[in-house]
Amino acid sequence: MPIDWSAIQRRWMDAWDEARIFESDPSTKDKYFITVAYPYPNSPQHIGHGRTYTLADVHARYMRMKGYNVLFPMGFHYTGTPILAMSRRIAEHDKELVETFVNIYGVKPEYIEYFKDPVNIARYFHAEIKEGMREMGYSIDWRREFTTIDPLYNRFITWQFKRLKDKGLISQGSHPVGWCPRDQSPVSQHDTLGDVEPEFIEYVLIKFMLDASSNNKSNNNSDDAKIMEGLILPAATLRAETVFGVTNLWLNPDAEYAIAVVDGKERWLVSMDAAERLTYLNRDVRIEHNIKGRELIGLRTRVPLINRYVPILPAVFVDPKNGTGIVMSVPAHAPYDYQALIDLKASINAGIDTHGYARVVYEEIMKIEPIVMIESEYSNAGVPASVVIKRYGISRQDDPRLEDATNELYSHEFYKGRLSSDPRIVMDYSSMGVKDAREKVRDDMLKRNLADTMLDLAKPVRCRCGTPCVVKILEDQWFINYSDKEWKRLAHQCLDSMQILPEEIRDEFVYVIDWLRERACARRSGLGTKLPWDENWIIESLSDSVIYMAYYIIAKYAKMLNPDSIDDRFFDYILLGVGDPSSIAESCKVSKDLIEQIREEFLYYYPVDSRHSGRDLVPNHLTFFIFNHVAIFPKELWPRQIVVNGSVLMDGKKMSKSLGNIIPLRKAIREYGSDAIRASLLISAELLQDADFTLDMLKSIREKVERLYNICIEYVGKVKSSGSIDHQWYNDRAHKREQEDIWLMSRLQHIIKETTDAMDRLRVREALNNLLYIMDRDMQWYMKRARSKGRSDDDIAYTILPFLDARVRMLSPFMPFICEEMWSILGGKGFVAMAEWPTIAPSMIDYTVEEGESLIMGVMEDVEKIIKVTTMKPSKITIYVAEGWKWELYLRILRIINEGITKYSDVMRMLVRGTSSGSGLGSDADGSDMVKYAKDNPDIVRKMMESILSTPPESRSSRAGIGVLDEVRVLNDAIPLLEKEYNCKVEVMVEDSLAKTKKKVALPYKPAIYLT
RNA sequence: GCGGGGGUUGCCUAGCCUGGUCAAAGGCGCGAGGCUUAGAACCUCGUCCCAUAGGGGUUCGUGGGUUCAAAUCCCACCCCCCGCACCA
Repeated sequence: MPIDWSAIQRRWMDAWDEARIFESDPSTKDKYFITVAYPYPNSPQHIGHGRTYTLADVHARYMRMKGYNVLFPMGFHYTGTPILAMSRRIAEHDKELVETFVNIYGVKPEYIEYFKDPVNIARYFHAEIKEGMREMGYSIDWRREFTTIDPLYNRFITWQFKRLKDKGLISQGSHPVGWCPRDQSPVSQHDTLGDVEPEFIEYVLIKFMLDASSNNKSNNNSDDAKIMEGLILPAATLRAETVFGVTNLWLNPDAEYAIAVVDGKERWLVSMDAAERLTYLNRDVRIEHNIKGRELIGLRTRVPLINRYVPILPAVFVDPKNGTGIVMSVPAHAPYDYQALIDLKASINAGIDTHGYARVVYEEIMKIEPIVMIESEYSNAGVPASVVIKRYGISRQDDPRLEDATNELYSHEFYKGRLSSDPRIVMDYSSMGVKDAREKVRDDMLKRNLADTMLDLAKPVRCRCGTPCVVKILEDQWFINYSDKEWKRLAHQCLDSMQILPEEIRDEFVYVIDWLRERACARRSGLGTKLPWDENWIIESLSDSVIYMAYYIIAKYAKMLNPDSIDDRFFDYILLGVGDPSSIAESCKVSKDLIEQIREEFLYYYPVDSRHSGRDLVPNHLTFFIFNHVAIFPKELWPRQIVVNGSVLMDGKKMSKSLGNIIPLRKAIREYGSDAIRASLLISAELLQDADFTLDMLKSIREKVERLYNICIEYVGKVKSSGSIDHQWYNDRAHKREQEDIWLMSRLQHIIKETTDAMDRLRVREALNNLLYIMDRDMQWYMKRARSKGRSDDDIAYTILPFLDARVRMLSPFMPFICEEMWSILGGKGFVAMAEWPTIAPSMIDYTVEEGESLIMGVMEDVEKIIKVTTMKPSKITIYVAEGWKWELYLRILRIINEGITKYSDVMRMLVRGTSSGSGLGSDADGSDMVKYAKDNPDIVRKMMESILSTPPESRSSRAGIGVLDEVRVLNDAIPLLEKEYNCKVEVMVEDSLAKTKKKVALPYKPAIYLT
């Protein structure tokens, strides 16, 4: 009968709500506090979000069934700038965004107007996400829900920041950001066109001094000379060490340059654009004159450090928007420079005078020869730039492959190159590796004021508004000082004491703790809490979400507290136990009892027992979470566990807008039902791996569970009895038990054990695998055995029902809705969500029966192999079981191997030594016979060893405990099955009657089989 | 570059810490048979190569090594993915 998944979902969702079973309050039971990173409500949830929350919910439900008082709450993170940016775009009628909202997110067009207010966007998606969580069956205590713009929460964050400041962990300073000059605000990846992350590079500005005397242009008036006097040309470079190879400077002849006083001291020539960019870097730039690049062509400058003179030459590739608009030319090592020089020379030789410069300029150009000053494989073959250009077959300045040639040469020289061994060229830097030389030259020149530095964007970036971005240095920025040594030590201490699942990710935490530096913790705009001591700043979103788990306790009481009268002393008492509750009660206008109650509740639930999130939060949120807890709370309230999971793929592909494979969660729920989605998300991979979500998988799970559901109905119908169906119920019918009944119950104990172990380590994939597939397989074997004997359905039900009972319980954390339904069909009391997790009954484990059943399976496997190879249709199958002496020998070898002696020669030696060995191993049986058996049958000894070694260790010890298995009895019990299966007569006997030559084939647990 | 994770039989993924259970679990896909008016679904079997008796051969990124025995331990190398910030 097909299942109406959505009706079942609705029914149990309502029932849970009504019974309020997920609301958790302090009790005498042990508590377990699970939290997940709360969502940022700027879009609806999709399948990918579901993994982390589902995992946490499965964890919560499991712990609840294990008897813990589980608190699993949820909040909503409104803090941040993306929502603000969205609302701005809506206000500007951004077509793309509006279409996304309406067509993809399903927002009604009439709502769009309200989205000009960022809070409305957050509220809308908040509601949407919450509904999705309820539909997914997450066992959340919704009384504790809050948002990060609730006034009381703001108070809480204010308190947090004051605590941090008191501890000296907040500092102020400057730091660079990507900046849009038009919007007057920082830009990060999602604020830029094409979502480009603004990347910074630091140029070294090498100060070339203009030789004013070289200005011998016709109108040599004194004004002009004055302007040029002492002028510095800062050439921007990333390769300071190549200063020794400079042959000239490049200026763009058509670009506008500025002569300006920088920081009130030096007079610099830089492009107009650079002059502006320098001001964002907080340089004081006062422009005195404008000048075209071409006016300076031909003048000489002095190279700092080496005091050589080189000319200024024209190059159109110089970009005034990049660096300073002044480039130093190192033709031996820079393919661009080399090619530009070749081109210039060629045009002069051809008599093409496109520039109209003075004759001396041309003469200067013709004189220039590259100066090779880095030695590497390339320099062995000539001028390195020339070598690489030839290899690429480049012949023009505008060839795009020049970029590749440049990268190749740069990286080769960086890793493998050394400066020239000739001190006449490179002074006392000779033979240094390029990497070291670069740093040293830079530092030396900075020290002697021969150079400066300048931050710039590595690649041009545009703001969403279209304006080109710049690097800006923000002054007075507030930081959380994560570089504090003592703080790091405590964070490590906390991490060491924590459980990290999976363990593999621990090293990453260790690294991040060490690597973290000062972190800007406030912004000028966005939703959130104001910085308590400087209201122009808003606390940034990754800083107001680090200890909020504690707030879930307070949130339950939020309605009873007036945020206006709550002050820091309230939080001091609730969270730290500091202060006098009576006076706090008075000043905060709260009853003392209430304050005490909240404090007690906090102490009951804290610390966090398990924090869940996706692995993307490891290098930020999760590590901040550790840091801030150790800063604020005493050791006994530090978090106990972090669980990290990988992401979700759709049909093996990353989810992305461009692939159009992002499935909204609620849509998926409507189409496939929550239970199947939950299981699909968790079954395809263990924690850290990316999980592959496929519809094929989902459908197959759903159908499997439908079958299980039908089996429940079928077998409950077969027995009239009601009440709870458990081990006791089964035991009461002991007289009915046959071998397969005992077997299935024994198997069940193992499965419970293994599944419980898997759940304890949150190996949910393994757990689901047991529940969905392994249990199915066992059930099928059982049915096959029982039916072949013609046992009645209600006979079978006696064994099947307790098995189903355990299966439904264990499956319920994964598929809660359908399991409630099956639970009620099976006659379970109350909700399965609140039922007990099954525990094993050791008395029901029967190794002899298990070995017996696997003997039957092994025989069937062998029969099938033989049939397959011989392609015969047997009319009779005869099974010959090993005779007594083989068992003696087998068990002897088994014991020897179980002692850890596994080498053939050693085992043989032990056997042959017989009783005289005195080791105790061979003293129980008739020693002399044993020696004879072993000596006469070395090949049998070898075979037995192989067979024992290829048996699972647990089975080896249980076989040793069992001793001689009555194989004839076991196999006789299976004759009905065998005869039915192979449709022929089956006979079982001991091998006595067998011809001597064939006797070698039968071994214990491996009977000889003959088909005729 | 720094740090982390990973390379397994058509695909996805277990196994590796604690060597023998491993030709290697499970799922998906594919093939055959059963069921069915037919199909879907379901059930059974098969799915590296060879084999008319339960066997043999070659496999777990590549190349070495340790061991009676290596997917698993050691060494070297190749390749792929993720993070490197002020942003949720």
